[in-house]
Amino acid sequence: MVTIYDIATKANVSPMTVSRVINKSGKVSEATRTKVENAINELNYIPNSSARSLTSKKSKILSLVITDITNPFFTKVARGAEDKAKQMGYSLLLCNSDEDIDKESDYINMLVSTGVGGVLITPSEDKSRKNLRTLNKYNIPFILLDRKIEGINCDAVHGDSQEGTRKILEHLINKGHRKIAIINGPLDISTARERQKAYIETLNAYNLPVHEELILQSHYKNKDSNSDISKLLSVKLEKRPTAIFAANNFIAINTIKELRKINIRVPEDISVVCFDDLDPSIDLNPFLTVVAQPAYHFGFTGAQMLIERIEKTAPPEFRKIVLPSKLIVRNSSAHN
Amino acid sequence: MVTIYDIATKANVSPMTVSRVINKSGKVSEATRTKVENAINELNYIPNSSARSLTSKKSKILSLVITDITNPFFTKVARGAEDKAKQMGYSLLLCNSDEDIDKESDYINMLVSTGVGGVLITPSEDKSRKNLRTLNKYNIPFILLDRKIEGINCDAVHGDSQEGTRKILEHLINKGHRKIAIINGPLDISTARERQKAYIETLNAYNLPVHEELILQSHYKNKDSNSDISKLLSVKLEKRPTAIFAANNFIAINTIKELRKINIRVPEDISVVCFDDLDPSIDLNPFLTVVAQPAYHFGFTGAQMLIERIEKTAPPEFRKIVLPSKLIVRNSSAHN
DNA sequence: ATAACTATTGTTACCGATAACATCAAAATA
DNA sequence: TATTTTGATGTTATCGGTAACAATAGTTAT
Repeated sequence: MVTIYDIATKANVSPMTVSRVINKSGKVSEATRTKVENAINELNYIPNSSARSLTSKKSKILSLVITDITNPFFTKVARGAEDKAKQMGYSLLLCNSDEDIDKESDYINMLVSTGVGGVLITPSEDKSRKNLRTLNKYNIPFILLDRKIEGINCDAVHGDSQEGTRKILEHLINKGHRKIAIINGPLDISTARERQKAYIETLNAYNLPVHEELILQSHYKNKDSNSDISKLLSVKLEKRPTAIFAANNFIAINTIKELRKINIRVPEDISVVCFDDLDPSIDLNPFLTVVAQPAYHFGFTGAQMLIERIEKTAPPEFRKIVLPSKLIVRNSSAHN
Repeated sequence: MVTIYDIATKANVSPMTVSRVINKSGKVSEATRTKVENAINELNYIPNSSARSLTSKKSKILSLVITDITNPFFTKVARGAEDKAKQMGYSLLLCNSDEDIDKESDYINMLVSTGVGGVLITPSEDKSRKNLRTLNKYNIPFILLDRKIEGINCDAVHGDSQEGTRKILEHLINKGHRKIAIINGPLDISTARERQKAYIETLNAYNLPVHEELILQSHYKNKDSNSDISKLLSVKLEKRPTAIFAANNFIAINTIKELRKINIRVPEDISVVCFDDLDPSIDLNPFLTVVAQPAYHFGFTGAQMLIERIEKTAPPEFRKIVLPSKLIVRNSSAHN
């Protein structure tokens, strides 16, 4: 392990001078600077950031805490955040909370523990408030991505769930659908609440009845075990909806799979649309009609705001950015 | 910031005793243990791992360095690694090298710097050897995933490029294809070399000619800029191949997009198959015929081996695990 | 009862870097 | 020339935790 003491010895200066060269702080003569720099290069020195953050409490490491690494929405967010971080000389650590509040807590503790400089987080649920408070307590700046948490005052980047939901429902309504079901995420996630609210409001606006049985609950994750969906849909054959609005991409995928199991065709028998786009392979066989959010910009903008907050160049008041979403019509939605 | 000194004061013991309780090391009486534990809970203590790793040089943090976070193959690897890490009480940090050796170096330095306990890495290219040497120098155990690097002796988990290539080519050959092109990744990545070698060997085994013009080079990443592919394919219209073997999923996606631009239909005009599966949305519209690798197990097994290495429960000699791949026939490959 | 041991707890030094202060020589000013 | 200022470098203490050793009290063996 090479330390500044090794460098100091080699360059015949004090460790402090080495530190100054490394951090470009204080005054160092041109001559000693080159001496030290040569020593650093020769010995292949890597600063020990444990030691560093122990005293200086600063760190050029950001973290992005997402809830599902297998969801293309989040990988695009990650890509955006990483690009900005890199551009500004920061590294980005990814943590996958898996929509699990305990995992999330573990990661937050770990990040506090290692002294991360700032956090971009998609909170797993409303209970995440506890974890955000922890970050506050340790003065670690953070940005809320995608989901809102009541009672937490901070910078945030969100999508427009209200507008997006309206757009995609109007698309269905224009295609003649009158009985539209929603399969939503858990209501302890803000986006699910907003999409549900917008769903009801939009139906009302078009004078369509809101049926309780057409409002279903699922989860945002990619796992198959929600056969309740298929059960519910197969039961009400006579008053079956003609279209389903899935609150995210994985719900849509699971829904379509379940529908197929019971031999209901999409879009011939029923249309399925959703929030959030799929990965690039969708282009091969354009299928799902979606409202896509600018995922990359969530990450990019979020990282930018976070770095400004860390470097104290951000305005004192917290900023709430709302990014627009876009309707992409493909083949999973048909005329009724 | 709560420290063990605060706990010590509150519990009326020495800091060292607190440390012993936290680490379950040494002897502590039941009475003091509970006293300390209560203090810890009351004060909401989070250990400072910078301080910790400064002395003890141990860390319960693993890192997974992958080359493309948007590739479902790697997100599945990540999921597997994370599950195992979690199960064993470790956290997993993800780093996305983006197939870029400089980014990779930056991340490795950062990881060394923060004192990571071990690294699972998919090296971006043969030049990564330098970065692996760095890990060796700092005694950080690592596991090579997916790709091989000459001259580096370590544990590794690989797929069977040879076998997988053979399987998928035989599938095409059985469908009557005789002129099969390969669009490969960069030859400074071991899997690309192996797939190319297996491609040639398999053609030889079936007494099929190997045409130099049918061996194309691209990159494993998901970006569109390889219109050279379309150029090359459009030129040789008369001696156009009847099937294309893409060395990974993104190459296949890009290839098909390029083919469509020039109005070549898949699979009617040309079959396209590839290594590595796509994300779950492929199930909606089964399209690409692939040889899928057990990505999740890459991560899971890799993490297991890494932890064994860290905890010194691994056998002294290095282990090379080869995981089998599986042919999944879908609709992108047709009879010739 | 005393030596010898064990269980439990405390003390000190140190990990590598940096903040804060100290030093010293050369340059600027009075 | 004497004094102040400035530039360049060094010294010391400290961050929070732990390894190594020290100390103390309570047990057991002799």
